[in-house]
Amino acid sequence: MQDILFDFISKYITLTEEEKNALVSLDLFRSVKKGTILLKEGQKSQDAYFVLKGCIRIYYIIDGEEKTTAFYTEMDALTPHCVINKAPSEYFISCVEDSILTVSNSDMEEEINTKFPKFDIMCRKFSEELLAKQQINFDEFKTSSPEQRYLNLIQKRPDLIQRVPQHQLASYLGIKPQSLSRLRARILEKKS
Amino acid sequence: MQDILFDFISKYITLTEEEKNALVSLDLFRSVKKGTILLKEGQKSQDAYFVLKGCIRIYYIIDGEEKTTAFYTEMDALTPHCVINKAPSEYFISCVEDSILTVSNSDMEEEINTKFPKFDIMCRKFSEELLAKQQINFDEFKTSSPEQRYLNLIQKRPDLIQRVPQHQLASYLGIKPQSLSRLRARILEKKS
DNA sequence: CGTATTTCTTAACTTAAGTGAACGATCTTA
DNA sequence: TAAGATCGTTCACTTAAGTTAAGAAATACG
Repeated sequence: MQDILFDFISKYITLTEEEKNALVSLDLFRSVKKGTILLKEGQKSQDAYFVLKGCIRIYYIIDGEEKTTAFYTEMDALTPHCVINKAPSEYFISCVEDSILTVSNSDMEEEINTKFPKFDIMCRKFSEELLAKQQINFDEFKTSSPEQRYLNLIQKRPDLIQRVPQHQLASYLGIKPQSLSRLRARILEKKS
Repeated sequence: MQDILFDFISKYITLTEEEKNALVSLDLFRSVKKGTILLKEGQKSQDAYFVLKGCIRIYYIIDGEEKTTAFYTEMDALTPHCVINKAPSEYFISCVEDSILTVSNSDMEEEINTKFPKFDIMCRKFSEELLAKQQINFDEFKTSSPEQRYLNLIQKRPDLIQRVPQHQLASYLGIKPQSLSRLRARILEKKS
């Protein structure tokens, strides 16, 4: 399981054995049951997550309705907004499936970053990469219709369609569950 | 003009005179005329921008139509996707107004980052902050209607509505210019 | 195992966005 | 300054998403 984390890190920097051991000694790994809520709206938290196995999601409750806006699966990292700006969280984070995560708080990161400045460089590279990806993602969302977005999702993250309930997918695509259902029927009809 | 840049940097790290001088000696400042295209689709570039004054935009050409997806104004920084992933650009960048920018290429950044490791830390903090902001932005976009998005824009970036042509705003809001026009008329009617 | 809950689909109706076209206003530029 | 291009608005029509409601299917759980 640790290897997944080291594989991920190796995309950005090369770790010595000493550094690997320092990481392991932090005891970051957590098993989390499906449905567990990791973060609630209004809560302050220091924790950042890295998904080794499973799936977690971000959702808001707006007018009593759940609106899912993001999914994180294997090899995805998530530092909640409230950790960055030290304010209460605007959203919830929960487990879509039984998952294995690393959970690290700001203090631990601070500590390891000062001990091994390399990590700062990794974090910089990683955030920059993520930011650019996120930008492209947003651009695609803006410039396409719900139907195109759904077809695009089938191409890019086919696993999500299998492992995530449709009403969560719907808000992720910026529409209502009924519209997603209809849209899927429309696509099937076109194919035949 | 330089002070704007130093003001910005001071939000993240504290610079010594030596560091400031090193920055100035890089000769980063550029004046750019309205309409100038800074980056074209298909082009490879090393340049990142910081807006001291004016406004630049990202747009795609899809089926012969311009789709504007982002605006950068005073104190905004932009590292194009093609700089991060070293691939040809998917989009254009052009000047909405006569602007003053800093233009820095990857080599210069590399150089200054190794000379002053502090800059790596600043870049990390800045990317993380931007990433979190961007995420919230995207979430707001997903969870609201075109009309709500427009009203939201009036609140958050009222200047944009003044300084940017409406057909560019339209695609920024994920709709057609005619729809924005209609939507504005609808809002005015509601108020009265 | 059976009941309760959640999830997905369908349908009829409403509302809003997309489309194509026309027109005046504004901005460019030769 | 005159001619051409661009821009914003309006309109009629089409298409698709939102809304409300109902029922079927799948899932959870005592």
